[in-house]
Amino acid sequence: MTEPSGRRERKKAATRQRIADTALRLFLERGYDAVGIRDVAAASDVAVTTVFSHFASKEALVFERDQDFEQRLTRAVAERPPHEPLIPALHREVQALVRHCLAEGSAPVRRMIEGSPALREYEESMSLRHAQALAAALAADPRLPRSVTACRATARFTIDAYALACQAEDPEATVDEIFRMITAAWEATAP
Amino acid sequence: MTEPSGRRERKKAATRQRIADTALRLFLERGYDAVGIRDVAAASDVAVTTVFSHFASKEALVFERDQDFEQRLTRAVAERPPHEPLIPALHREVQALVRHCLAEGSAPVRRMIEGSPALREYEESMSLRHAQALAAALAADPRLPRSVTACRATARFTIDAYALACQAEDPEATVDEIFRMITAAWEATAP
DNA sequence: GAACGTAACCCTAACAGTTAGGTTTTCGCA
DNA sequence: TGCGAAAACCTAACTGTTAGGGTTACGTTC
Repeated sequence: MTEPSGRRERKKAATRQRIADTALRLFLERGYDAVGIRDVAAASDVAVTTVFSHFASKEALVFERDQDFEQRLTRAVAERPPHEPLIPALHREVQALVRHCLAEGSAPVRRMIEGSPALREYEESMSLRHAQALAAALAADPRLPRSVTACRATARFTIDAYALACQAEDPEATVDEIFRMITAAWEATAP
Repeated sequence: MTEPSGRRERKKAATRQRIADTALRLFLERGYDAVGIRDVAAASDVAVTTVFSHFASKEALVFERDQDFEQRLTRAVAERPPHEPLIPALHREVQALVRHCLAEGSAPVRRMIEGSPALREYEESMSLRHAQALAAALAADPRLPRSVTACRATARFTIDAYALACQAEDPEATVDEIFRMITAAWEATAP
């Protein structure tokens, strides 16, 4: 009952990665709707059930790395320097995330997501989870004596800023503009 | 090519309503997941394809009346008295919508929605559409010389207020609190 | 009122995502 | 080598959804 010594975990991770990579390649080559789960499984040389043991749904294959997103946001709050105010820390992190989302090579993926209602819907529901995680991080910070409602609203506003910026013509300016609004909103909740 | 004289439209509307009513009854009786489309069709005495000719998806059966929501919001903006400021008008309408959503008899439906990931996800994607419609209404109002970004952000914040209030312990107070934040955010966008 | 175009509806069959059930393979450790 | 467990497999189904093509009832037009 000691810790597994590695090969098994590495193989599992490798399988997962192979499936995700194959799926993304097929999706970009032929279009998301034109590729079935059975195609992904065959091209990855695994069984269909194996795909679903690694990914909860077809959409999840596309958003393989979304845990990062959540962690980066909550860490930006929890691990910021002791006396740094909340909003600038969030602002900076959202800027970074937007840049990352629109970086070189991400454009085709972005287009694919925008082109599929199923993927857009899935992304939206991820946003909800991210907002809840961020709200929890805000509520847990002893430096922020705010109401639960204020935390939840600020968390959603922050996610909104990210979502709107990713679709805007000038993403960075959009983040800045919305964060001016969030700053005012946050200050209005001061005790 | 004159207007149809009524019977056809009435029959169509009646069929639609019968399907929606039957579906909601079955969902509440047995649970959303335990009722299939084929069950709904059989109990409504129509073919499966007829169900889908009236409703775009299984989830849409539950949110039969969501067009109202969007219209009420956009009208609250477009048809408010000539000199009434935007935010109070929105605030009032959101309060009314929240009350409506939590009125007598809505509790079991609410519970059903909260209990089903598919329904929550669908509701979230409806929110996105509502936010876009509201953003368009804001951008179209000549009394509001604001940037597109400000309109979009305000629209999403407003929808956030509604969504958070519907789940909060004290919904009306939650709306009030978030609208204090939205007021500050909106004023920060003044030219 | 008979004829006609079409909207609403029906049926069957299929497709695609997803899951259950139960088996085989691979690994980690004794 | 043997054993327990995790990972992967296969088959077969279930469920939402759609395509294809036919039937009925309505509204219009002559």
